[in-house]
Amino acid sequence: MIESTPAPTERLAACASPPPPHPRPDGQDRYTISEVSAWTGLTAHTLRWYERIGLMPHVDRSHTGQRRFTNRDLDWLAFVGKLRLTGMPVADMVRYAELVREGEHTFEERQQLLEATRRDVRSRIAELQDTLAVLDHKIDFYAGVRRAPGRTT
Amino acid sequence: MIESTPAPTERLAACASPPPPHPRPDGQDRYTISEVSAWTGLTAHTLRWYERIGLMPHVDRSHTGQRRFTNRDLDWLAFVGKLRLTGMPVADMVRYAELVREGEHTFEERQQLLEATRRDVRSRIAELQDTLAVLDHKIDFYAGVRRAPGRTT
DNA sequence: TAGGACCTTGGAGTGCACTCCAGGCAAGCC
DNA sequence: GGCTTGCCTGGAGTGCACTCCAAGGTCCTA
Repeated sequence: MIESTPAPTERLAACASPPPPHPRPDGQDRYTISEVSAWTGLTAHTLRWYERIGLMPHVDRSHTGQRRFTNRDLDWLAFVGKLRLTGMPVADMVRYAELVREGEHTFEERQQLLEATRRDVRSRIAELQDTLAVLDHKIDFYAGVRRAPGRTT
Repeated sequence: MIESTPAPTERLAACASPPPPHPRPDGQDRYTISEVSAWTGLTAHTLRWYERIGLMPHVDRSHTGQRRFTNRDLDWLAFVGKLRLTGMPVADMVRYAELVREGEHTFEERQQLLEATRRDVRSRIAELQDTLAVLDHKIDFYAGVRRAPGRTT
């Protein structure tokens, strides 16, 4: 899903992030697992698995035991999706989720965790820009050789 | 032409930004697997595995069958390390290695492969910068709340 | 020439992040 | 009532990228 060519729509959706529009307004926000699956791009399996490992703040249930997700859950999943993009291990995300559940007295630790993550993201960006330079160089080499075949320097 | 192994390409790429100096000059470059392991940060296991799956242009051997890596191998491993950082699947890197082994007539396909990779890297960078904005926002939130406790918005 | 560090192989094992399955409950429709 | 669709659970399976093992050969130094 995310592995295939990242569609421009995704990038747009990502850039339009400030107010991520919820499918339904607060008050009518009781989504089934398949609706959330469609909205997030995660499979229903993965959503259930996230809940099992403690990566979701407890999800509400219908009177028959089916999950009913809220707009708040959608926001959380959008944020988790961001963290996932950074390559953060799931265990660390679970740690953050625990801190959120524990309440406001964990603000400092949460801030530190996010700051560490930010450092990681920055250095990963630097690495990628480095790699980009190498790729540019090689691509130029191939383009040059193919324009002027015979000269191998 | 010397192109059965990646010669000019590698050297050019290696000289790209901070020229990574080889431990020994050409001519005395016959490294054991543990020397290469120390230099690349990859384990000996991984180096052997890379060779088995076709991710290395065949490595030279001593008269008793032990591997002897060259400066050229080091350059190749440095490049592979870059590709690995991009998250490129190993199978794709193997594909690139095959193209290199096949000779100059694969220049076009190699260029296309690298261009596709470059697109991926660029969009991954964009995603990460996006994520960075979200992290900044959250960190600011925690910092603000902790400076002025009581106001929860 | 002895000891220990280092190297060889094929194949099995590991950890992560899902991904799927079997067996069963529940709701909506004809 | 019967059919279809969607959801539930615990647990097993998958794919990737390593990572390690056992059993043995090689190199170096004393």
